[in-house]
Amino acid sequence: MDWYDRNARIMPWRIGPMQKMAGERPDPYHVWLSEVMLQQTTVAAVRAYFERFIARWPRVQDLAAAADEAVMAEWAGLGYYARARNLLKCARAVAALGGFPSTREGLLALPGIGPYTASAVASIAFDEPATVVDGNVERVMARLFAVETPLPKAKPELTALAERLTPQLRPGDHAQAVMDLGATICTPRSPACGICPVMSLCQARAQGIQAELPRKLAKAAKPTRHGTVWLARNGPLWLVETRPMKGLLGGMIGFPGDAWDGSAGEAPMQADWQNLGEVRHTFTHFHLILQVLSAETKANPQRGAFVPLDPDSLPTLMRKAYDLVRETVA
DNA sequence: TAAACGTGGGG
DNA sequence: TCCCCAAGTTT
Repeated sequence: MDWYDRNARIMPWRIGPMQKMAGERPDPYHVWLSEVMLQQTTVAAVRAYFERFIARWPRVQDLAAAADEAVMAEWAGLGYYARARNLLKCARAVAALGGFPSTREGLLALPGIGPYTASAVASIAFDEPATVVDGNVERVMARLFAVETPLPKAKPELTALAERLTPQLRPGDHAQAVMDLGATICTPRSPACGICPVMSLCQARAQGIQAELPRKLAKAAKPTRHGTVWLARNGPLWLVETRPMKGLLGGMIGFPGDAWDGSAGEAPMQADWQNLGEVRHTFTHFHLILQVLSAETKANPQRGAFVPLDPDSLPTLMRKAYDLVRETVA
């Protein structure tokens, strides 16, 4: 805690130790929004998104009243789009409740809030001594106590260790302290043990195995899939469709495509399709090589609709295809 | 329990 | 170029 009081990272959604001393309290809406954005996502990537969301929807009630398409478009590029769909569901539930539940248990019942986020919001925004376990905490616990069991099997053991360290006083700051430590000193590769405030307590360090922990099971290799997208333009309008609410890029705008499984797909209309080449993209569990076909046409499409398109509202894969067409056809 | 689910930066 | 991995949740 002493280290955190002097070294806490400054972030737009955080009330730092000095600010808290001056009486400022974290806004549960800010804490929740940032925590959802930070799920499997770097602080650097989240910053700008957080600022835009707060500027556009200053209170959870504003977000609850937003149009689905507006929220999905604002989330575009951040990834894991189920988070944005659940974000809206959650905001609307919270607005209906008249505010955020103030307990971990109450938060856990909301869409998109799992064990980590429930503990984070409960401890940071409401001072509940709930134990926060994210990737940082897992790594710090594994090293501090030299846990050699590989993840994910070690998760319960690491959680129990983190619970033992969770204080009744300032539990939210303690959680953020461990996460900051993990993010800046106890890093996955080449940890900076020389400047670590708990170096003398670290069992992995004592054994010289800190860089090997936490151990992890080997991951399956990613297969490569192939597919096609059709980018049809009618003057300033582009042919797009909203993807199904479930599955990959669910709820996001996209260009019509095939199944991305190598099977022969059908173009959305007859047109003078030109093959502009390919776009490569890697998702969580597969590589994708997408052939990009483009045409200028006034024909009536069998799928989607011609609309004015803001390229910033596209998920990154679709944005790559769009950029290829703009570069080539320009 | 395991698989699905994005993206960008760093080594 | 390729793999790791980042404040995980849902099904």
